[in-house]
Amino acid sequence: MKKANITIKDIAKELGVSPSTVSRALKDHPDIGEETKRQINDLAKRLNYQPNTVALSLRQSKTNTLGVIIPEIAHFFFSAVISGIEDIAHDAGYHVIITQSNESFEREVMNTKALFNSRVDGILMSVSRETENYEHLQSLLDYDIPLVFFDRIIDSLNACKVIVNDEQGAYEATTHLIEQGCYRIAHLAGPQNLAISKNRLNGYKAALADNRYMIDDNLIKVCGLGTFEEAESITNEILEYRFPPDAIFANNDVAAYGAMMAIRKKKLRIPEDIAIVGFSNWRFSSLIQPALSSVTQPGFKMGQEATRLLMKQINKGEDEESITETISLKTNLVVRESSKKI
Amino acid sequence: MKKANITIKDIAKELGVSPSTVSRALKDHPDIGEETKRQINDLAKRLNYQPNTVALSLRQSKTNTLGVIIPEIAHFFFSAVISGIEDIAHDAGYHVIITQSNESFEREVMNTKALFNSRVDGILMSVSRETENYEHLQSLLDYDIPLVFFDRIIDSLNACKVIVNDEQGAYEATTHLIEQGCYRIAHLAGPQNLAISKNRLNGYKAALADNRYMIDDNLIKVCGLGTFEEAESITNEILEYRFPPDAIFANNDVAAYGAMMAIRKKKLRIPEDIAIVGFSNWRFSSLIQPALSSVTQPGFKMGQEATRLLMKQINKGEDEESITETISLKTNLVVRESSKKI
DNA sequence: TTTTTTACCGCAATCGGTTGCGCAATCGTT
DNA sequence: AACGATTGCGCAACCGATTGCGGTAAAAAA
Repeated sequence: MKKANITIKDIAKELGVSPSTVSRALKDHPDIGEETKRQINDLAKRLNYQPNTVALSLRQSKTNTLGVIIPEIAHFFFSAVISGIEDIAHDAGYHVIITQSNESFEREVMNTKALFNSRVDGILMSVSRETENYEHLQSLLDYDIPLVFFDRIIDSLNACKVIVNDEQGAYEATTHLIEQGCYRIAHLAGPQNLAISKNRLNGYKAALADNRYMIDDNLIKVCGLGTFEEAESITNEILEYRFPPDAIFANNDVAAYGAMMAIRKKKLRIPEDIAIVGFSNWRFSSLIQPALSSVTQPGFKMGQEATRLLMKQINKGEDEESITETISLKTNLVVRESSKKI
Repeated sequence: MKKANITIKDIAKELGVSPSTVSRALKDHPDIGEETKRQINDLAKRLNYQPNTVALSLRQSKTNTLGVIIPEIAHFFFSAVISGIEDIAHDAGYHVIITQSNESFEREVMNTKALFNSRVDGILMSVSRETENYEHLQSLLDYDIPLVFFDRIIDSLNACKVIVNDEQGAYEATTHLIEQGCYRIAHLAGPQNLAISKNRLNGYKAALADNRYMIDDNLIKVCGLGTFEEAESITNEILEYRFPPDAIFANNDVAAYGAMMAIRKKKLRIPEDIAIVGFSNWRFSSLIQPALSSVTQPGFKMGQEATRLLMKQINKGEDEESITETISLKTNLVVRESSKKI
């Protein structure tokens, strides 16, 4: 037997008062008499009255819901970010709607529209690999939808952003390899339309330059797909060079892992023959052998910070200046066996 | 300059017709004249009219939203499930609200209530480790909220369930260890209030029994916390036995990894001295060394199946019999180095 | 020309809750 | 006793879209 959802009107009818009185009584409005309040509250409790948040959302043009658009949920970094988002959002009384683009531009646009139509109070997003057209994002800004980018941001858009200091992290990783005595350091780069990949490449170059190393374009290879098989085959190519590298700094841990596979199959030693540093410090990085050195990317914290920024935007007054803060989180190089030569 | 959200009334006013006419025109109702329809559709497109789904939800008592309650988002298995959920839900035009209980009973109850108040059309959930009281879940059933449990199910509740065949998977894993010539097989079990842990333990016992092995309670240890440190210290205890085991079947891969750490620190060899099989086949399992044998748990598929079941419930008629199907997905033992003795 | 049909469109209620305003009854004051 | 103040509550509009029903005009049939 299905229990019916009871409404404010049911309570009103039962007690012979008007719905407005019930509404006010439930929120302890001073206009309502003590005795009436008591009766209404008692009955509400007895019937297990639960306010319909949909009606509230309509009335107040506020859904208490945040939308999230990410490339992929089943990914350690992004799921850590979501967890951070949910953490802050929950405490602020917000729900979180998750959508994934699966790295597809088309789907990213669909999700953007869908979230807009759902009238979410704000959107957190990390763009797909394919995204090179920003109309759908600009449109959100035009409608004044609070928007915060994280990790995969769009530099040219006038919105809040939370990133890790990719350049600094890459710089430290590369410097570390130099300090270990490596002379030819290769870089497995990411797709260059993503700012994060570009920044990591820049950090790598800056470290080389600061140490008066030559920058050899043959040692910089873009891995567009992001699979470890791709990184493995690209590493294979590099290893065939007449002067192969003695170190590899990879754009992420998966690529680093692919490189390790290629190196191992060639019977070369890590780190003696080739040292390796990855980026992101995924969970598996500490578990594989040799344990992979990597640059920690604080996903959970990124989710928290992004959500805090979003809250700030949502709660600001109509007339106040719009906020366009950018938060840059510190990375942290974790040195493990894969790069410890000395 | 903020663009305003335009409504059906704006269009109506602009064209000097009534809102009802606009509504009908936009959905191609035969009552509306061709010329009027054209004008309305044109203007709607020009103004980029987007229907307010909140209003629709209120009107139709249907939010096109699913709620998900899981213990932890940043967890490979669960994020794979979410991905599967989102996959099916998206195609069916549903949004997905994610909440995490962080293994806290209290928070699970809060999330349940919050989703109920949001009037989600259905709920998918995997209970927390702490959950031993089911009132909040029974309450959902009382209100006829479509509900599907996955992975961490509650056997006694009359709802749809999607699980993997834990017992069968554990049985195969244990049998595999027996076939490898192991004589004393230990089991790192999970918290026994979770059906999945109980089932895996049962599978382990059944395999032993079917092969006329003694069941030694000293070789069955519960890891309640689920951290690898815990598993490591418990394994240490076992290894101190006068007759230590020559194989370990762990309730999950993290526990298996903890066992590997303990074994390695004692300078024992894997699999020669002690063979190991885990459960879940997380991503890192194939990457660590020795590669960990494990029972694959199809998370993505589980999410898909659970969502399909939920859709079936949501779309069934008022009067039709309620559905309480249970789907059991096949597991698959992946044998790797950690258990390959012969 | 009168009646019936048909094509088109608007009124008003509805979903569930909120809120400005007004009204009646009681209370206090001079 | 008369009048202003206070208390306690209801009316009705509103948020945005949908929909049953009814109405008016022109077109078709009688």
